[in-house]
Amino acid sequence: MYALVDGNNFYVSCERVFRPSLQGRPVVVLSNNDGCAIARSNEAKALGIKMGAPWFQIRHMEDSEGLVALSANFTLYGDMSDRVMSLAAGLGPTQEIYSIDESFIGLAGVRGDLVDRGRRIRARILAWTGVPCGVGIGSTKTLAKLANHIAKMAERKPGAYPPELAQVCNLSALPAADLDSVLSATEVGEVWGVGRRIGAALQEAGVRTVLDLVHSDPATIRRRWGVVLERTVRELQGMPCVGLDDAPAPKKEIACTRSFGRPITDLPPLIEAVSEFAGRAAEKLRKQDGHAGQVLVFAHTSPHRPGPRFHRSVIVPLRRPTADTPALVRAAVAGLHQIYQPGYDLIKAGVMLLDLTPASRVQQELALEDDSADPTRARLMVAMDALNGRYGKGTVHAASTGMHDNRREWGMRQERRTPNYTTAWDEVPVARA
DNA sequence: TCTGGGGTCCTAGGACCC
DNA sequence: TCTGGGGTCCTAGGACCC
Repeated sequence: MYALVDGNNFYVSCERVFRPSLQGRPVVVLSNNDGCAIARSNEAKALGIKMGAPWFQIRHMEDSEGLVALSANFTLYGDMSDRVMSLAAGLGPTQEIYSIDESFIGLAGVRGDLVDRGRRIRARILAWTGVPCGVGIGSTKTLAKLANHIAKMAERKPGAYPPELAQVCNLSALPAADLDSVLSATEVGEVWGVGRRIGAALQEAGVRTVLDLVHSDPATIRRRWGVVLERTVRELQGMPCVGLDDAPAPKKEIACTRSFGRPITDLPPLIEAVSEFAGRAAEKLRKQDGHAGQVLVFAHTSPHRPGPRFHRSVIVPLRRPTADTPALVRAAVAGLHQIYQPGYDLIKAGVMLLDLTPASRVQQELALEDDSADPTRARLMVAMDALNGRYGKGTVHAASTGMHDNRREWGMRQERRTPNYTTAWDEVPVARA
């Protein structure tokens, strides 16, 4: 048995904790560069604002509907996430943190009324963090996910589902007939693992509701759509095919990519940006105690705008796997020189670290031909990470990243960012009596 | 004017091997 | 008309997730 706990409209809920005046209003949180909506309050959803809607297309609702837009504040959301996760863990013996706002809880051995238990944990999370959550319970992860969706819809759209399923929904406790009517009231596209493409194709084939999918033959599904969907069908039928992953494997690739605040054409600011991306990625790499064997760098023009297109990438192999920031930055910049061509309005670039191996697996070499394998360099990197952790990102960085002021040229737009209420002393809110 | 960022898994096809 | 059989590894691309 599994539960899925996830924050309602998570980013918006985090912002509302510190700005209660946003309750009841249509609110969206915008992606980096204030590009598009990546979280929407229920009121914003009711206005018809879609996930990923470009800000410039919905901006008019600021005046007409009182829509509030905020720039994403991932530092705040990450910290709030830690708090919510540690409380959600109280639901059962094991936990898989699936995303910033979702975790699966393994309920094996948990006794008593699961819905009751879910309601108590939900109330505690709300009281202690201010974030409202939904709890879905089912005999497989896919069913728990579906139950979570139903818990939310039952709360948001009264009448869509039986009201007692709101907020906390246990599908495995439902009588068969009730379960069927709930499943037939839900479209296939809502199922975890059925995306836009397959959802549309299933509809086309006459599989419209979740109940239709449950009644389909797994072997046929496999032949036509592949094993992934077959597993989904079996999970919906109650056969567990996906286990709880409470010790996530180290990443196989690590990326740092950004859209720029405005287009870049010249090489120097591009070198700064790519250097910073490589440095950030290197930090993540060291956090998982890994080495990279290859560095990929890419840059491209906007796919949405007219004009000459540019879209290139190159993989730079490293002579020896490393987590050394200067070595990775050098490789990224060398790659950038290979692909760069003047005369294009580039709006995005990025660095990916590939061919990752555990740092413990070091290839011995006779001669140290560069300093990236020098053991004192590893200690330098530890010191660098510690400084940046203590005094803030970018306190110490590779020289080619340039000084912070230059970022005006390529840094992202964030016109509506809220303070780091919980992670920066000078931004902690002050309560007045 | 203005459209995010970071991942995973699966499959098909080609290269290569004995 | 005929073209061996079986296997591994790699890569690119598609689909999905939040």
